[in-house]
Amino acid sequence: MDTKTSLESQLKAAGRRMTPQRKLILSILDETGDHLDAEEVYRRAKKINGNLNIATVYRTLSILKDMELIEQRYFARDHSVEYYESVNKGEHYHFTCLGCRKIIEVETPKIVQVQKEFSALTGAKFTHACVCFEGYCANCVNDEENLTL
Amino acid sequence: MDTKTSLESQLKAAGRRMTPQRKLILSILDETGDHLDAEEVYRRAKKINGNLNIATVYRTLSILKDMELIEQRYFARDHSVEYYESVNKGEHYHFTCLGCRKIIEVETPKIVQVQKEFSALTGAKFTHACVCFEGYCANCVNDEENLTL
DNA sequence: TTGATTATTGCAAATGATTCGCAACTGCAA
DNA sequence: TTGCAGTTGCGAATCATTTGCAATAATCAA
Repeated sequence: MDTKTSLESQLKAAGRRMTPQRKLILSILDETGDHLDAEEVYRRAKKINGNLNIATVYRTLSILKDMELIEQRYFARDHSVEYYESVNKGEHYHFTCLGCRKIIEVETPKIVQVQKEFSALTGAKFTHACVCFEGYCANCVNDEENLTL
Repeated sequence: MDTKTSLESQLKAAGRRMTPQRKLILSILDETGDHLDAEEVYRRAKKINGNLNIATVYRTLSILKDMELIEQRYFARDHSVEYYESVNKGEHYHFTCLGCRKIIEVETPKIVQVQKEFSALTGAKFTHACVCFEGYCANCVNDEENLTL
């Protein structure tokens, strides 16, 4: 059972249908290594199907979120930038360089540790953590000597 | 030099003026222990000065952010909720209970550690970290047995 | 294969938080 | 007291996202 079939049956299980629009949007999300926002998914998909409407993109992204196949992530502190990425990328966080806008993925077990400690302490259960970092990458740091750590 | 005078001179130093509207907004932010969003600051301020406009609230909050007297924080994963709080509260993060909507403050050095490690590793410098957690607090966790950890 | 059922689409209009332009107003320094 | 910026209130503009709706199309049972 290949990915496409599996996805199709997952959709079906959720009482949904596989349409050309969804296939297109999914293939774009699948094939890209970039971090895409809704607008960018739309832009790329529109090149292939000029008839596609952005509302369809939003609706599809929303469905995929509900099905937990993608995650919505915010990469900038002011949350002006919002991206979607596949959930099967493993635990990681994002560092956005304010100089070159590059996004660097940060891997660390410490965030999960914080959650575990807090759970042990208070009895709370976590469903989600949203973490994003901002600053200047090594390449840009020299250009920006007016920094706060 | 009391807080008010100090704030006034800070404003002045930034080439700004102390107006009744700003005094009012500042006093609300100062006196509350709650986490307020712009709308709520407006609601409370409007009770005292019925003439106040919400644009003024946004402008004042923006100025205070620029002056780094308050921080804008997002407490929900979908960032639908946005609050402002005084910066002099010390390093802490927020856990929002999806059951009762209570916000619990999480104190941990681990986030800063992550930043330090990443800096050491890559040479990057951090300017900000945005961290928010979601889940169910101990009181609500029993009511919600369909959880992901 | 066909038809019915119901999800999905495209479109345009609505939303909702935040921002902006502008003319009137006002803090404050001289 | 005066004058110059900075500030306000207002309404309109933004901008991303969502919604209502009629037309369309995917799926399934016969």
